[in-house]
Amino acid sequence: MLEAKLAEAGTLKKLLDAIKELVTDANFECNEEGINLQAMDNSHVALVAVHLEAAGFKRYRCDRPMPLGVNLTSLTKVLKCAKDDDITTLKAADEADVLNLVYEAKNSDRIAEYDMKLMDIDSDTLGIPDTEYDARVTMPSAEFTRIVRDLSQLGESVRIEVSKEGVRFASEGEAANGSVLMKQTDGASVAGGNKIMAKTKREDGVDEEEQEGGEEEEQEEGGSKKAKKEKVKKEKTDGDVDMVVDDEEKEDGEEEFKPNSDDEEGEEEQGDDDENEDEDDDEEGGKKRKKKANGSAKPKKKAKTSSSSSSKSKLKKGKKEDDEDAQAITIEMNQHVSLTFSLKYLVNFSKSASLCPKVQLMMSNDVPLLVAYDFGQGYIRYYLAPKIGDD
Amino acid sequence: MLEAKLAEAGTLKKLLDAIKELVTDANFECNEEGINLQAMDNSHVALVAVHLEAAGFKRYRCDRPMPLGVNLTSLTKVLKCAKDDDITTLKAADEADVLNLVYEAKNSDRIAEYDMKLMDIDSDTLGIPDTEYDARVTMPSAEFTRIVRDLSQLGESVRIEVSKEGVRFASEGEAANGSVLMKQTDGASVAGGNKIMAKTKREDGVDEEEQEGGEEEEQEEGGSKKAKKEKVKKEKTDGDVDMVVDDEEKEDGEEEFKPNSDDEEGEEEQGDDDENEDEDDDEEGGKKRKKKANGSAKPKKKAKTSSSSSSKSKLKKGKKEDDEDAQAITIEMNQHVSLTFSLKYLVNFSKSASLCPKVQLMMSNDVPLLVAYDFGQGYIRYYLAPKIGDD
DNA sequence: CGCGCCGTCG
DNA sequence: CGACGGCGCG
Repeated sequence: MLEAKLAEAGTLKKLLDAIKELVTDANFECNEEGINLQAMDNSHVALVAVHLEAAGFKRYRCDRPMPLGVNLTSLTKVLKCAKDDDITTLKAADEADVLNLVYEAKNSDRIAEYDMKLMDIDSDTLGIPDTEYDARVTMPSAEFTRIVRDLSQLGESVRIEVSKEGVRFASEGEAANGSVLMKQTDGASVAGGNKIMAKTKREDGVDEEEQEGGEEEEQEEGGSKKAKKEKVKKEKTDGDVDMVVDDEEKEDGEEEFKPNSDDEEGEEEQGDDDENEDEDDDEEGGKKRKKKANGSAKPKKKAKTSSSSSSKSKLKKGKKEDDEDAQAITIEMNQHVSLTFSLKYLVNFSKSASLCPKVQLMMSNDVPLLVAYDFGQGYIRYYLAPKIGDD
Repeated sequence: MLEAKLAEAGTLKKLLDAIKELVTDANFECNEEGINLQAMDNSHVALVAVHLEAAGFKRYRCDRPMPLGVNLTSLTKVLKCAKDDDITTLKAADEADVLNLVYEAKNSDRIAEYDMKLMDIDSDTLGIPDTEYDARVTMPSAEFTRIVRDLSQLGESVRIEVSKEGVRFASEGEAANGSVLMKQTDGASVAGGNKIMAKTKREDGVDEEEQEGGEEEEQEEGGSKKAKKEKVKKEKTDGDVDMVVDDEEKEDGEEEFKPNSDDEEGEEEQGDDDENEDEDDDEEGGKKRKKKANGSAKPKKKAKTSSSSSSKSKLKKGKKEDDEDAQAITIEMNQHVSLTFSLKYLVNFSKSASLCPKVQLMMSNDVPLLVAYDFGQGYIRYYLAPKIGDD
């Protein structure tokens, strides 16, 4: 059975607000680690992944993995019945067809209880490999919201370009063209040379090895090492085409959503190859990039040899500072990237700003953008394939 | 070329917000004095005139007069992309077909640049004569907003009546009738006898003669003295009929919007006939009013002889006090006026309240109302013809 | 200044 | 019918 007690209903409400427009039904995959939700958006262009850490709950118990098929519209309605600061307990029996929600007012003078019907949802959970990116932009989430909403007034698409200059968002439209350039806050040169990978708050301050090995629950749940070799067809079309999974090499029943294509060796995605990993990474990343019509030099390698450990600590320091000052803008770049995305989706993603004062944009050329919001109890991550004709 | 640097985008944003519903396309007439915009509203019932003083810009340069044809919807969109406190630079090359806008965040970590397409717009700029009115009400702009919004819930029209009692706004509706009476703040008797003419802030404290001669750029730009004799047909209908310009006597190519009908002599609109002007005014105004079903005595003349100079200084003092205390209500009256206007338009005009804490209502019987908001860098003025059946 | 409600647009 | 934006209120 599942029993998860959340200190505040607000987190859940905001989460649902953030994704309910994108996804109508989804499985809440509950296990002893916490709760995960992963789904393609309704038009199968974007992917959203939510994680709620077991430790983030006031109380958490889940004897064995159970998927709870939830209609998000229904859950949103039920959650509207909770005040933001209500203590909220989610309960589901094994094989249950209802999710029980109990809202307890802070002062306990009110207890509300709801039973929401569950549904069976085809679990097309994709394994999302932990991928290295060429660039990460960390900025105030409100700023990101602002930029994409502004530009969405002008046109449909935005080109996001990370260079030494900073990060530029540029759109073209009927009435006007617009371009927003954000520079690293302190004017320091753009950080580079460190590995740029998604990580969660709870991983701050732990060793990088640990980060790499431990951060993607999806990996442990679904993917074997062999499965890691599966390859996503990045169909970079303008609209409604799925980010489909290539069947070749698939060896277990689970599909994998794999934004990066550094897959010939694939071992760097595992946490068990430790320090050698960096070098492997560079080799593989470099090879791959060449193959992909981006044959520029590998600044990553150079940077790595010159400043690997220092830039690692710098990265961590930067992240801490962001926590202290949500206004900071940090740009890490190992490679110039320039990608074009649908503003409609980015505007949608940016709703999650209420969950977290900052957002990370992780990019590599020709690879889906990762938009990540990390909050205390977990994260919400969006993946969006670039449009074709980008550059 | 034009290059105009504004300390805060907010001013421009508020201006556009204020007029974009009224007007869709308009020429920004730029010259070395500043920027002017003048347009009839879409249904040609009201006229809006905006002036931005060159001196109000952080930097201003305009080599030669250039009209920039702007779609206000587009400009509004582009301005939405600016934060209120962004330093904003407008640039346009000679004969350019785009307006370049650069927004620079106060801390310079963000620079956004937009290019907005320009269009050719028939420049039907009207010369707006500097007219003397029978009454001026200066009141907190929020108060005006409130009153017209309140009354608009009851009916379509408001009768605005200025008398010794104060200024009364009265509406009649199906469900209820309403009347709001505002008295001069300090309870002092209503000022009268001075010339009541629109003036801008920068003119405070200069001689009245200078005010009269120098305050309407539209005059210098467009109207000759002969043109002043042109006469507006005041078609005082409820809705869609233009405030058209009468062709008779028109001697240059420029049309003129002429809210006052003291036009047989017409010279009082020039600054060069000084003190005698008042008497001419009274004669002409009186004649005209008689012709138009307002045959009341001419209190203006009496007031002038008794308190002309003292009330002039009082007027200036009153305006200064308004600057100090935006809550003050000042009523100046040379003649009882009673006019009826469409509330829909007044509600629309009152949006400009965000630009300036006070508003001036200038009225003469049977003449378009002038609603004027003066802010630091310029002004926005609305003219609205009275409805028939007023009084 | 932030939140909630109403109206408009997709 | 739902979402987004604007306006009004506390």
